[in-house]
Formats: sequence, structure tokens, C-alpha cells
Amino acid sequence: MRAIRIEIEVCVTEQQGRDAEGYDFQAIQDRWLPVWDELKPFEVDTAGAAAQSGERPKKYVLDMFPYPSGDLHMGHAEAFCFGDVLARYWRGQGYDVLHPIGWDSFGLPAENAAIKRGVDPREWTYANIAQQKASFRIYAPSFDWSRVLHTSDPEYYRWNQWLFLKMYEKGLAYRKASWVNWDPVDQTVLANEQVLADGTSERSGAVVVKKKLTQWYFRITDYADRLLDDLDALEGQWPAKVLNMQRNWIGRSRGAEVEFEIEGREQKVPVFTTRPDTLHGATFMVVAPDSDLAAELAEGASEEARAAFRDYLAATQKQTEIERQSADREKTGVFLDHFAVNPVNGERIPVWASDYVLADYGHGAIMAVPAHDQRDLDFALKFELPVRVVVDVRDADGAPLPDPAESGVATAGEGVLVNSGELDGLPKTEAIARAVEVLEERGTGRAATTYRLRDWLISRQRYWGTPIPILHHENGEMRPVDADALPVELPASEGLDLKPKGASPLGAATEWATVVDPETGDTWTRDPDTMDTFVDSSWYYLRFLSSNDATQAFDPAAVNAWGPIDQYAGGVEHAILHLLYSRFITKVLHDLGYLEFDEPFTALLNQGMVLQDGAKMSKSKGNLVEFASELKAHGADALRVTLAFAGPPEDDIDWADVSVQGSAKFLARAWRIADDVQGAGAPRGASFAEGDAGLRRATHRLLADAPGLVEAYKFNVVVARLMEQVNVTRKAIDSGAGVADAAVRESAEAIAVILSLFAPYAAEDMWAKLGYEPSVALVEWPKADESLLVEDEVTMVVQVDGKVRDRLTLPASVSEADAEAAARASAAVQRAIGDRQIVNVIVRVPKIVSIATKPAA
RNA sequence: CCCCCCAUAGCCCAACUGGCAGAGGCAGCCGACUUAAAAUCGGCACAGUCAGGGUUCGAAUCCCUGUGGGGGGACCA
Repeated sequence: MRAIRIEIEVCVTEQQGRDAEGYDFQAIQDRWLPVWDELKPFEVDTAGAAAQSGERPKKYVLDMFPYPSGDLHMGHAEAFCFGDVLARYWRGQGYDVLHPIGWDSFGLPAENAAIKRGVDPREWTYANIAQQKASFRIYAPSFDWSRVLHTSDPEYYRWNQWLFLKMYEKGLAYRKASWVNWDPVDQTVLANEQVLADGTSERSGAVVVKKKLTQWYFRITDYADRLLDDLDALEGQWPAKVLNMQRNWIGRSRGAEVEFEIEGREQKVPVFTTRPDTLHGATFMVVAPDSDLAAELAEGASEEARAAFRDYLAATQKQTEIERQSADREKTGVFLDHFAVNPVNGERIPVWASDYVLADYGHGAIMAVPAHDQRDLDFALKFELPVRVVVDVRDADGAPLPDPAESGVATAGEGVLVNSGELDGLPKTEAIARAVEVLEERGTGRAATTYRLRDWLISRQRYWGTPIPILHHENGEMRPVDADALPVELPASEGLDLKPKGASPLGAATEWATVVDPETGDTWTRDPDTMDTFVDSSWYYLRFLSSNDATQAFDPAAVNAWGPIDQYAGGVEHAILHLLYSRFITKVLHDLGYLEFDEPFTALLNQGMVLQDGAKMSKSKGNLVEFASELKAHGADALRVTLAFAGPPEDDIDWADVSVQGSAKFLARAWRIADDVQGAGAPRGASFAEGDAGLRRATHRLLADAPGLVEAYKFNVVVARLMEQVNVTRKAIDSGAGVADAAVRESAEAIAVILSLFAPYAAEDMWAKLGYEPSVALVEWPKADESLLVEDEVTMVVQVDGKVRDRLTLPASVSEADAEAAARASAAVQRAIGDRQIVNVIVRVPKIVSIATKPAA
């Protein structure tokens, strides 16, 4: 294995040596990197009046900023390739493009690496950032390097703290005791969004357990409706998949809240249901065993019932999320020795506790309608509770479905209400509306909506994050850190035990944590938790407009002139997490008056993953393709072209399916055209008008089509079109118009300009060979000449009964009548028609004539 | 169980959104160059669009059903 690798490298080296006069990516990279370092072609002024006047069109193009866990990998290569194609494209269309870069540099990997190796998380983090910066420099995305930010810099996270305090002021940040997701490996709490569907942590992979803890939350549920409804406006601009995921995640459910009286209890119990129409079929009530209500009811129950409940609750809490979620579990539960009163018919119904009811959804209690809800039916059959049909549901043939009590299958479908008093005879939808009216009239219920979305748990019991700027008094009082005392800087990690142990390491930094009020002499203690790093990334895009501003989080004027992001690019793994949080914070900042817009990302491109042999690359699987070695072996251009050409950007790329050599070959062919023109071609500034018409048409067709293709993210097609253009230009040089023809120069220039989206080095070198100054990245695209696009002659197809029977060469401007006449005159067409009778002729000039026939009468 | 997306040459992928199934690449084959190979250059071949039904003069494209794959949600009331 080792030997083969060396041999290959030797081959490559020899090849480079031999091609010294030809295309040599290494020499080209070495030539242009220092020039670009000097030129800084992508720095933009966002603060000046001109930049904010809107006189020149702007585009804010952003790639999701990287986490500095080691060097860049192929995933980064792909993501930043696509974002850069778009940034470069808009520059070529005459836009002022802001394309910044930064690092999402707080987070657990740094801390875990620090624990493992006994180094400061800072050192590890900033060393990795330096390495990634160096790799980026060679990979050469068109970043504005003047506005780099790192979220772990105090100058950044001080504004994170500012944001937290703004949220706190508005009541959007609060502390509560609740059952939370606890990661037993990383020893910290997690937000709901960080727990995977299988109940494991998205970070550590550990099975998440539930703990009751007091934690900080952001009140994202206040924004649930807006976060859901505003997705509609992103339709077509965001991938359908992400919109679908966000909608599912927010999970709005409309129905009604019904008040049930419980015998022997003053307060009524509210219950959420999507089917208020089936209230007459509610034959029992179920409450979540871990809810306060269950505990309270058990308290007032018989000794026996109380004991049974205690055992049941203990058993429930021992289960992991995975056990709890496993499909078709046998229903379990205990009778709570209480009865509720059905508000519509006064019926006395038993109250049970069962773990199929969740404490934190709705009100933690349900009305059970076993006839029309499978879960309730399973429970009713297990514990021999009554089942009453209140909706007459029929099958497709109109026959009544079997009685659920007999069949064991609940009937949840459409039907007409029965046994339901005033609702009898109404179809389901109308019955729901009427039921809500009745409840409201009687004051026993109202229309209501619930959400799957939970408030965002933002505190973490770890070191490497933004300290929460809150002080605690021993009397339980809390107060925010004064704005002028920000940032609350992290204490040095030296001397702190960073090992996960369930409590924040900051709590042990006694000197740091203790604050004495100079006026009162009172002692306060700093909140020991740090913020979820998704807080950091929820607003970083605003900071880029003024990343060096020490006086404010962001400059509202600049942000409103340049925001929102016109084009965001990144991985689908953030479909919910980052994108939802960022949308939320943007809406909050909008409501606080800082932002004119309330959606952060106008258009979103999700790139797929880079796989190897059908599997995600990983060291443990041994299928890792190293970005650094690929970059060294093939150069930045060939890598970028390969990634862009592999397929639609949102599809996964299997590295086994693509050919970097193929891309290198294409680049060499493209480059040689400029080389040929430099040697013997038309001079710079030559008039193209006299050039070869056929080649010119191809060039202008490319210029006409490329913008639409780029804007539709069809980068693979643009590269294919460039390959085609290189092929026809080669042909023109070798066996056509010849290298001196002006059309060849025109084509070479167009290739260089469009190629610069994908292969900035090769394109820059071509541009220089064509006699121009750097940088090609700043050149506005030549416009397609419409007059060159029209063909004089076209091939028109004639179909008879759907089959192609002839192809006619006709003037492009042919009239419908002439086209039809020509079609009818064709011998092949006449043969196909034979003695059949023509019933219809459809003419679409200049493409097709379609003749429909029937047998002669 | 519910929702969303996808299926085109051996492989990766195009097809102006209803109008000749093929742009591009990989792999393959033939030829040129070479002592030979690699590289390079020139050329060739390859599928009727997952299956079935429907709408239409005309369907890869629209509709229905199914199969296969990917993703999301899910004891959510």
C-alpha cells in the first residue's frame, strides 16, 4: 500500500517535470498566490455611504462558518467551493459582493482535546484556525479576509452576552426547573434539537437520559407561529427538504382545549385534543405519570393506589428515551383513584396515569377516545375500559367499519357523528368547528394550538463557551451583569478541572465567580454555565458587517444595507438547529428594532456529502480522502472543478465516481487554448466581428446560458458547457478557422472569465496569457450578443401519430403554413400516412409538426 | 403509521420545464504518436428513461397505483 502510493507520487512529479512548458498547476498557484495577497481583490467597504446607498447592487454571500477541528476536510472543500462559485458569479455580474469568513470556535471538541492532552482549549483552537486559514489561502475562496471573526474571541462573545441580556430584558431568556436531556458522556444538558431521533446525542452518540434540572432557556416557542408561517415565503428559495424538516419540527397542531372537572379538586384540568368532535366518546382520562397533576392526584388517592403510582412512576423514570419510544409497546398504567366529569354529557370517567401521555406536550393530560384513537383503544382493551363509537366511519364501498372494541382497530377517518347529542349527523370537519363553538358557549373550552417545538435550552455545564452574564445572590436573587462590565471573560483554564463532572468547571473558579458589590458589599456569584454554541452562530452573520467594531454588536445601518444574506450555503445537518435558531434570533432582533428584515437567509443551498465507496468518510472506516493530500497532488483548481462537476450540488458525491485526473486534463486543455492564443492568436483588443461565425455562435450561446445555469445551481452543467466550449475551440484551432481567428480569442476570453468561478488559478493564468492584468475575478462578464444566437436554419421534426417520420432543414423564421406544407410534402411523411385520414395537424414552428391520423373511412 | 425528495447508457450525470432521449465526464473499444508503456491527440460504440395504468397530436417531464432508495416526524393527543 505504502509502496504503491510512493510510486504514484513519483509519477505525478515526473509528469509535472515533463510538462514544464505546459500546464503546471503548482507553478500557476505559486505565481498567483502572492499577487492576490497583494491585490486583496475581495475586500469590500461596507461602512461607507456609497456602499450603503443602494446605488450599486449588492449580494451578501455566506458559507456556514467552519468549526476548527483540525485541518479542512473534503466536506469543507465542497461547501466552500459552491459558495465561492456563487460569490464569484455575482461579482462577474457587476454586484458588490460581501463574502466573509470566520470561525465557530467555541465548543466541546476543543475542550475534550484539552482534557485529553492537557493543553489550553485556546491553544488547540487557535492552532487549528491557523492551519485552516493556511489551507483556505491555497484553496482560494474569494473571501474578504479583513473581517475575520472567531466566536471564542472576547470581542465577539461580549456581544453574545449583550444579546443574552437583551433577551433577558424582554423576558425571552428565563430559568426554569424541568426534565431535560442529559448527555452522560459529555456531562452536560442538550437542547431538544441536539438529540437524534434514536434518543442519542448528536455530539457524543451517548444515549440521552432525562434529569430534572434548573436551566436557562430562550423562549423560542413565542415565535413558533412566525417561524412556521414565514417558511412559506422561502418556498423555492430554500430546499424543499429543509422547509419540510422545519415544519415537522415546529409541529403545529390545531384543536381545542377542554376543561375537565375532577371530583374532589377545585381547579379544572385542561386537556388538548385535535378531535373535540369526539368528546362524547371520551370514556376515560389519562395523565402523564411524571406530571405535577399525577403526583397531586396520587396524593389524594387511597393508600393502595398511591403505592401503585409510586412504583409505576419509578419504573417509568428508569426507562431510557429509546425504550420509551420503541414501537408497539404494551400499554401500561395505573388507576389514580379519581374520576373526572365529561363536560358535554356529565359522565363520570376514571382518571389513569400512563407513560403514553407526555408531561411536556399539551397539558400533560388527555381525554381518551378509544373508538377513534389507536393508542387509547390499546389502553382501553388492556384495562377493560369502555369503548364508545361516536363517528360512523365507512370504508370505500360505504360499508360501516367493524366495531373498534371487537376489531381492535380504532377508526380515525372521516365520518358522520353519532351518539353525540347536538353534533349528531355532522361530518367530522363541521363537527370539530361546532364542538369548539359549543365549548366556548358553555365556557368549558376553546380553540387551541399546540406545538412540538420546545423552548431552546441554552445553558451548558462546560468551560469552552460564552459565560452567562448573570449574578446570583445567596438569597436566590438574580441580576444581570452591567452592560459596561461586559465582557465577562472566561477565566484561564489553568488550574481548572475541565473534566466533565456534571457541574460547570467555572463554578470552581472561585476567584472569578465571586463578585462583591462595591456599594452594598454584598457577595454575588457568577452563573457558572456557558451558552450553547448555537447562540454564537445565530447572529454571526450580522457581526461580519463590522467585525472590528468595539462599540456595538453590529452596525445597524450597514446590516440593513447589506442584509439579509442573499445566498447562504452549508450542510443539511443544520436544517433544524442552526437555521431555526438563527431565524429566531433574527426575528427577535427585528422586534427589538435593530433589523429591518426578519428572515436571515433569503436563499439557501445545501450541499450534499462527500462519500467514499458509498459511505461517509471516516478514519475508522479507512476510507478517508485527505483534503490536504488531494490539494497537494492535484491543486486547488482540479479539486474545485471535480466537486463542481460531480453532479448537482445538493447530491452526495462519491469520490469513487469522480475523476480528479479528468478535471486536471480539462484544465490543461482549457489553459492550452490561452497558451495557443498567446503564441499565435489575434491580439488583445482585436475585433471579434470578423471571427468564425460557428465558433462565435457557440461562445455566445455559452455566455447566454451560463448565468441561468449558475443561478439554478447547475454548476455541473456549466462545467460541462465549458468542456464543450474547450472542445469546439480546440477543433477550430486545429482543423477549422485556425488559431489566428478572432473568434478563438473571443472564446478563450469567455472561457477564462467563466472558468474563474471554478478554477481561479488556471483562469487567472489564462487571463494573463490573453494579455490582461489581474484579476479575472473582477472582470464583468461579456454579454451575449443576441444576434449571434439565432440560427439561420433549423431542423424541424415531423411526427405522424407520435412517431418521428422525417427531419426537415428549414429557415428558422419559417411560417406555420410553410412548415406544414413542407411536412405534408415530405415523401417519408406521405409514406407514413398512406391512405389514412389526417384528423389533426399541430404545428410548433420551428420545432415540430405533429400529424394525427385515423383509418380511412 | 404520516410527510417530503429521488429513480435516464456499465458508472457519475444532461435534456430549454410537454416537442428529435444525449450536452459533458469516467470506464470501455479502435486508431495516431512511442522501441514500449504512460501521458497526449483523433475516433467509435452503448440506454428508450424503475414497473403498470391514465391525460395528450405528442410524456423522462403532468396525474394515479406500485416497487426500490434517501430524508424528516412519530405513543405529539
